[in-house]
Amino acid sequence: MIPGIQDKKERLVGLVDCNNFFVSCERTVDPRLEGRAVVVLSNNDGCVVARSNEAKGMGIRMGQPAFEIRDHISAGRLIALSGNHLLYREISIRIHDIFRRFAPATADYSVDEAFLDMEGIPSTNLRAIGEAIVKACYDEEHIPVTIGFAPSKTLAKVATEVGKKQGERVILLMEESQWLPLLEKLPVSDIWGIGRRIAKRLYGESIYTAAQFAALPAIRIRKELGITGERTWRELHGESCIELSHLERPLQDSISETRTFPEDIDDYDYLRARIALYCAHVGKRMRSQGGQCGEISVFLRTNRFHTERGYYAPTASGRFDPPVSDTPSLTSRAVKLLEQIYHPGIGYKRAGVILSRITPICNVAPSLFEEIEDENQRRRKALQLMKAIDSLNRNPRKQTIQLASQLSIRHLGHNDGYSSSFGPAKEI
DNA sequence: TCTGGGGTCCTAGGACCC
DNA sequence: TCTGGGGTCCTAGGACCC
Repeated sequence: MIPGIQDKKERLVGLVDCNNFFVSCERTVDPRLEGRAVVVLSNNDGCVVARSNEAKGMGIRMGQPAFEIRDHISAGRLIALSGNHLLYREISIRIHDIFRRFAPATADYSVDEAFLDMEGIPSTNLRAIGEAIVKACYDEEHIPVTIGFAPSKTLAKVATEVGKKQGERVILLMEESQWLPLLEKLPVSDIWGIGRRIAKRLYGESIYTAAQFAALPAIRIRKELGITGERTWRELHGESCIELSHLERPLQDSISETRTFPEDIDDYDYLRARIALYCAHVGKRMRSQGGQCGEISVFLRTNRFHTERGYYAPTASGRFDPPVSDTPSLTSRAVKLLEQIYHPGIGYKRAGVILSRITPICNVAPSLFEEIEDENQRRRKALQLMKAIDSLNRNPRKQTIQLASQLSIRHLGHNDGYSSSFGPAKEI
């Protein structure tokens, strides 16, 4: 058996995908957006992250910079909204609850997608189940969805993609004779798992369609694209080799928060305050999952589009032994790491904090030289304090308690994703 | 003086996803 | 002039061990 590749299994998987999810969410709270060309923008309103069908019809691309669509907006042809990610998350939770009612097992893949494990369900029932999911999502949440069923996840992806293009809500690809004609029309770059880089390489070898890709000898795929490429290739042949469990994990491996600034930042105090704020946020998210981390990283990035100035993208990491979960520990270490990588005179466009080596908080392997009693006591106290702070901060409108290091943010009151959902940021 | 080869662990970086 | 944010997985190469 090839390592990393499962034995061939007869499988049946579904993929539910919410159509134009962020735009659909906005339409649930403002029905006037129905039928209009609408886009949702990223933080800082920098680029397009979701488009209605009408906006797609106008040729607006995913990731397109906002300045390129300004004329459409000012002419009233297009409505652009800042993202309201709290709303999207709320609807996402309810939509995923609906999916769970219809499948023996599901794996939440993203905010707007889930895989359904349909093993053991007679394939003659699939269409009715798919239609019932579509109806429930629309009746209960006003979210249109598309569902594809196939023997592998990659083919289920093909199915939903084709369904969205053709305006069909439920697509079944059960036999090779059903998916092969679709692969002939599918650009190789649209295959799940084939990104821009690999697509470019394939074009160089005159491989343009998914069908051409699938017709290549397996051995060549393995040699040129490694195990990931081979998995994709096998999946296109109807062989399921990406496990659901890979996509579903109780605890994230890492938790991060990063932001792009509206302008280049050279000010150390400002960067330090942002890093402290990111620490508070990622710490809270980690604790809400019952996790603690053994490593923290801080990074800075200059503007990658300003190639003439050279790209500078330093990262610094530090270990925690034993792991920690409280904001003061995260922040003091992060600030030290920032000092290591910060150089004055360079304008930074982006910064972030990443927590990794995350383990469940109840299950700490004590470190070899740790004085266990004292350490446990210290940790318990820190944890109690952070729980108290988190519960006071539960209402995102009122950040009641903050660490002093978070308080020195005093300029650039831009839309950075912290305030957009609740109106202008409160002056500190 | 000669100076192997295989295993494991770790890390950085590349590639992908939505 | 202006270009998101949050993740995962794989691999190559170095360090280290016997």
